[in-house]
Amino acid sequence: MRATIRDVAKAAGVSAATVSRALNRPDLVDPETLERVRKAMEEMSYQPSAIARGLSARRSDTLGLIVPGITDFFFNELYKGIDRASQQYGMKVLLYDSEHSRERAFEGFSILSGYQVSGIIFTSKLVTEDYDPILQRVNIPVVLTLTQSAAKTPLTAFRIDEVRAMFDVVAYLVSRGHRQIAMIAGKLWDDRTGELRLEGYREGLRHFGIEYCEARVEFGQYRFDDGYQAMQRLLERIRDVPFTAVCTASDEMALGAIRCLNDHGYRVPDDISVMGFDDLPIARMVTPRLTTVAQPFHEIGEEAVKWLIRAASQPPSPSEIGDYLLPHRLVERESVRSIS
Amino acid sequence: MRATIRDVAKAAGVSAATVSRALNRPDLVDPETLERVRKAMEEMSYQPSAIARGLSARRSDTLGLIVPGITDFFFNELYKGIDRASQQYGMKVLLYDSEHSRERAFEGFSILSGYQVSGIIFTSKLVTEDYDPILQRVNIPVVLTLTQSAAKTPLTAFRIDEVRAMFDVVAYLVSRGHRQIAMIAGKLWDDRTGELRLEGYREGLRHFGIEYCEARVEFGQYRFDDGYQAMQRLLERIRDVPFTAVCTASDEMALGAIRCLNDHGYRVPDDISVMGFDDLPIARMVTPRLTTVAQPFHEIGEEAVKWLIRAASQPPSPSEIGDYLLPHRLVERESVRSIS
DNA sequence: TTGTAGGCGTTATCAC
DNA sequence: GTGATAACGCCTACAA
Repeated sequence: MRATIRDVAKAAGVSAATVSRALNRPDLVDPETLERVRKAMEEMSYQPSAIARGLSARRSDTLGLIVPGITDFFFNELYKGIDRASQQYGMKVLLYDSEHSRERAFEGFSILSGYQVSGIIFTSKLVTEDYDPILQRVNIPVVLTLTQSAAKTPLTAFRIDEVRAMFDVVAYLVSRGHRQIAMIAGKLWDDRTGELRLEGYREGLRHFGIEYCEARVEFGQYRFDDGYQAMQRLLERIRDVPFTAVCTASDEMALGAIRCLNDHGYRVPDDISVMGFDDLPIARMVTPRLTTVAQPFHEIGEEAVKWLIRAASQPPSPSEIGDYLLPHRLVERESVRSIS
Repeated sequence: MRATIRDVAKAAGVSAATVSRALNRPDLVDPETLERVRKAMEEMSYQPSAIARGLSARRSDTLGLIVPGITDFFFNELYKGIDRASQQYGMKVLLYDSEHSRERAFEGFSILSGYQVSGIIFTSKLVTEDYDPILQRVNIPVVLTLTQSAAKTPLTAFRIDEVRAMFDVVAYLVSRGHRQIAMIAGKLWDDRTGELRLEGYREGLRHFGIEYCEARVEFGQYRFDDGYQAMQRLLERIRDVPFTAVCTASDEMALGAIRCLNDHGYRVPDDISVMGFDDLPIARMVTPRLTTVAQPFHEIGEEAVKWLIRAASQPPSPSEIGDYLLPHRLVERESVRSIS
């Protein structure tokens, strides 16, 4: 049996209350007593029960994280930031994988709230109005990362300016001499990000006086195979609608696209240039290294945690709630070439 | 304020105990009562407090997972299996990243035990004797994955037969006509896996009557850059100790090695063949696709969870404790070619 | 089958 | 500065 607070109290010749204070408000206890208590804790290798503490104090030093799928490559990067920040505040993280299901996501909120988490980070999926009831019910701070809200409940989100990011991609490609630019966009039923990036693409074209051509756009669900297949469709009509560069909505799709191009005898970037999106660790591990736009995953994770912790101690004012756009960055590597 | 068990009880006109039973032992309660209770729970959208339950029942439907680093590519795959199985048993997962530090790992055990987790999955790092005290102290089942124990406390582990796996790699390369086989082995201060794979390499060579040559072996810490640098060192002496194939201790190092080869004007596999290890998702996304040995990450994760759950309900007999070796599989793709 | 009562390990509010 | 004492929300004998 593990030692409890009472065991420590007895050993130190004080009451449980004092041990508790020694733990949480050491300034309120006599230095000598404190010393005794600490020694006792040390000797019994006392580890306070987070569970009991949570029950009593109605908070649990735990954050909940809801991700759509653990195998999404960006997860590790986002988590890195979350972990770094939460550790700094002595918080633990409870992970919940919604497996791309809305019901599972709802359930995630419920379950996590059952664990008295002091906040929930929700990732990547669009929050629609059907989340409102559950959002209302779990009465704890929620923050969004890599996505945004279309629900009634005001929610703050940390993400990049998707439109602007893809605009920058187009601008970059144009600056490298490309005018015939295809796109492999992202599309998921509960995803607004894909649309935003597409919008950025269109804005970019418009800005540079390039006509938007539907036949140059294909969609995929962000994964490798989707990128491959989308490229295949693009390739089928390359005679009629040629392109010298392709921008994609994810690094993974970019890899798929490149593979498809290779399989059809095209070299990247010599024949066709490809741009990724995300700047995941793999982007620099492949040949050609991916030219891509970097999302500040770590920072987003950190900011989300900080926001949550702030929100837990002091309800945020309406003006503090909203979308926080963090800066993205274009990373030049090898998958795009300049054409005359 | 969230509804408590008492609120539900009142609404259903029963006692809290009955609600509790309705939740945990529905077979013990009258069907009609059960119905009433369930309706009440539904209406109040009652979510039992996992915290309180854990305190009272001294278990928490939570598993702890200690990983050395969240950014290790295999993590997602392992977690996938863990999540799948734990979900099946209604367990949640508390994640702890030890950041490759032994102290943090110790702390992980402590903290997780403070959360009353019903078991801990420890990953990837060698468990040495200095873990014994903490292992003894946290009095909960611990299971190892992708590693093994060198501690006194008997521990069960799920992993593959590393020696055999690397032996198979060598056998495969030999069957493809290779005799001059270099290796980029893994080395970490708290890692035995690297040694085992190296051993498999040596056994393989011996078995096929190939002389082991130290100059053909380099070491790295499993990451991309390590693979790159190791290959660079190998290349520096390729005149004196030539090789036609390289096997590596991780897919990531294989990618680094390939990149290094490319940078030095070698083509893979035309000039030199490269083998990975792990079969991570990226292995099939790069060009050339990696020929590699697949670790059954999902199964390992699942088995670990099942073992933990079994152990929680019934202390395992000494004979059940030990190393469980799951089958690996050689995946043939494009990074190795046959030579005459 | 159901209810009562005590306890799980803390924290928080009082007195002292 | 310290010590009782009452929660916190649930589970589990035990009794009815």
